[in-house]
Amino acid sequence: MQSASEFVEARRPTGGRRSSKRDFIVDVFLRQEGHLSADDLVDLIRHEDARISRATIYRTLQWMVDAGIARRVDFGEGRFRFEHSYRHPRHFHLICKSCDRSFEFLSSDIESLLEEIAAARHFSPRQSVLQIYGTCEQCRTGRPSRALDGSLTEAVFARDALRIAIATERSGLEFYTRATRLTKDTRGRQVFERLAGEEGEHLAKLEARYGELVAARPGLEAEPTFLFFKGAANGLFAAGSKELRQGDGRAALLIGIRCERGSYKFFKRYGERFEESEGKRVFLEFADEEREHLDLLRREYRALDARARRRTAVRRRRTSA
Amino acid sequence: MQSASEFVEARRPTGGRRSSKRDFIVDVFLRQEGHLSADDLVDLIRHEDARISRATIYRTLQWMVDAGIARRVDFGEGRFRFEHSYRHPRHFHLICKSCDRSFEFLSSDIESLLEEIAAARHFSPRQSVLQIYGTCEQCRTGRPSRALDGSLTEAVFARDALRIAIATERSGLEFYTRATRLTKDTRGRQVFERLAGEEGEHLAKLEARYGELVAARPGLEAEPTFLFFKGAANGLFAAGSKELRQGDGRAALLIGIRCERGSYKFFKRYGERFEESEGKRVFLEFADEEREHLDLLRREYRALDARARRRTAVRRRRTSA
DNA sequence: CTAGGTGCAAATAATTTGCAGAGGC
DNA sequence: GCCTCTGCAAATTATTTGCACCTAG
Repeated sequence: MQSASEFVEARRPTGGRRSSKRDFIVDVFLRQEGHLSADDLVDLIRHEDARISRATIYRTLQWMVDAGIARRVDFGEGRFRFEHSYRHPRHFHLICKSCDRSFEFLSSDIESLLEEIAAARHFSPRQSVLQIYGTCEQCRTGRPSRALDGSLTEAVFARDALRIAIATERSGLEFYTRATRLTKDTRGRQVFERLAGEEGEHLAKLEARYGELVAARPGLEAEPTFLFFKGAANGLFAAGSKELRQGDGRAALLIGIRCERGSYKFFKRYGERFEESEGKRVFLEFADEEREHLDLLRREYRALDARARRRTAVRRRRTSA
Repeated sequence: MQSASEFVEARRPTGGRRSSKRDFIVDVFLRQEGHLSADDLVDLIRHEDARISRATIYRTLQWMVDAGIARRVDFGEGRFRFEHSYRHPRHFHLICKSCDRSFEFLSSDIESLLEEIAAARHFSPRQSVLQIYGTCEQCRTGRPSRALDGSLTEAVFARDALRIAIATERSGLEFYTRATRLTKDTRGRQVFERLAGEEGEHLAKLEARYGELVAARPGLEAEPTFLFFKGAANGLFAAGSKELRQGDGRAALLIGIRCERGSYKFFKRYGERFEESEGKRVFLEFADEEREHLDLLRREYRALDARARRRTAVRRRRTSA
């Protein structure tokens, strides 16, 4: 896994010069969680030791934003705050107006909708800001609310990515199991059997990986959901499963192709948009699996279709003879 | 329809004192479209005549925000802008970083997801900010992009609300037509026939209303979509339609109840959250229609169910006798 | 040696505030 | 007359900049 300094080195712009003060500021900044104002950072620097000018702090913050080490966020307070992106995927915010704390989340469904809306308006989106202002549980009820532990964000993201993959896999397994049961055609049924087997194996692998992840980090499973999803992709198989009709292997293959394609596209595109992280890897590896299934289904569909056409031709020849 | 001054009077806070300067500022502000900075408003005031202090402008802007006449928006420029809410429903923004123009939109699907996410995190949302930063069509291709004409926003909102209602109505009509065809049971079939008839009538009414709206405002239909929706409610009937099985009236009624309830809830809740406007009325009136259908379906279901149970009881008695 | 990087103090920019006077009710 | 609103100028807050000096490559 990438260390904080590797993270910075990988982003250091060419042409610039090294400076111990800047390195020190960056180091202090990366050790913080949450959203710091420029002033917060000045205080931290002052406490840690050095007398570094306010202007340098501002200049270094700008430098980090340009380098992709920091993100500038705006909670409407009339000043900006900064959060680092080291082991911290991009996200949206819930902001409590009562205690001024903020909580992070992400939603693949919302991100898909945003892309569609931008496309409908012929707009090229570069970045989205989404903030829900209101009152947190703690301020409303007094009960301490689970603020997502900042140091766990990356692990929570990976956890949620795995949960999505597992849900999709389960849905796919169900689809292929049902397709196996329904399909009359031998060759078609064999394809579904094979895919059901693969989905089962892969599901077991994903579940093992999930088990390892949560075993290594106490309390990880209890952390609130970070990445929300409602079947942007995994709803596909459930819908496809309903459409399956008794017997028809070719129709079933077509439905399978549609489901796998949707799933592949979702995981590929969504995965690609993330910074290097376990969660990103989960999405991309999963996309690869779906891609293989998709290719297999397409090959089989073409084969079955060719055979069907040959038969029709033979029948026609016989009829006309 | 409410005039600008009625709009202001309805919101004027009690206890305050009237002032001609403030009235003048509010008047100038309400005549503007788009997002003004405090400075823009100062310039406007200066041009219109008066020498009013900058401080008074700021104080009046704050006063308008508190009264609900203005909304403060923050495009990350380091200063705030203000938009009035007279005939202007709340919305989200697409913001072009190249030409600094902004484009408005709303999405019922996103708003539903936001509510779900807030609920999952035990957070009481009060207000959401959603901004998509990027490049607009015009800046990218040179082709003039349709900026939604500000003076039409309310009409466009009404247009889109009607489109949603019409799409839902069509979907409902299809559902009941299919249910009429499939249902064996006479009484059940009659319910569906009646509802299909009502949906048909209501559909015609909505279409007429849509026709009037667009006839009164040239170019309204060509305006880009403001309110995006992908079947937060109207997908229900399509899904329900697929589930209908041959013959079973009670099952069909249950599916109908589920669809109407979903539809009713969506239009009711969504409509309630808007400021007084034609679009809001469309949603709420539509919700009332759905409510009536829902009640009818429930009554009929109970009747059919009671009858079925009586029959079972009679059969049992005969068997045991 | 030279292009950056830094400190300091001054500049900028948006917004707020203290206070004396004006004006509604 | 009282309490709110207004104007003006000064204050505040966040951030940027000019310029002389410093320092890594």
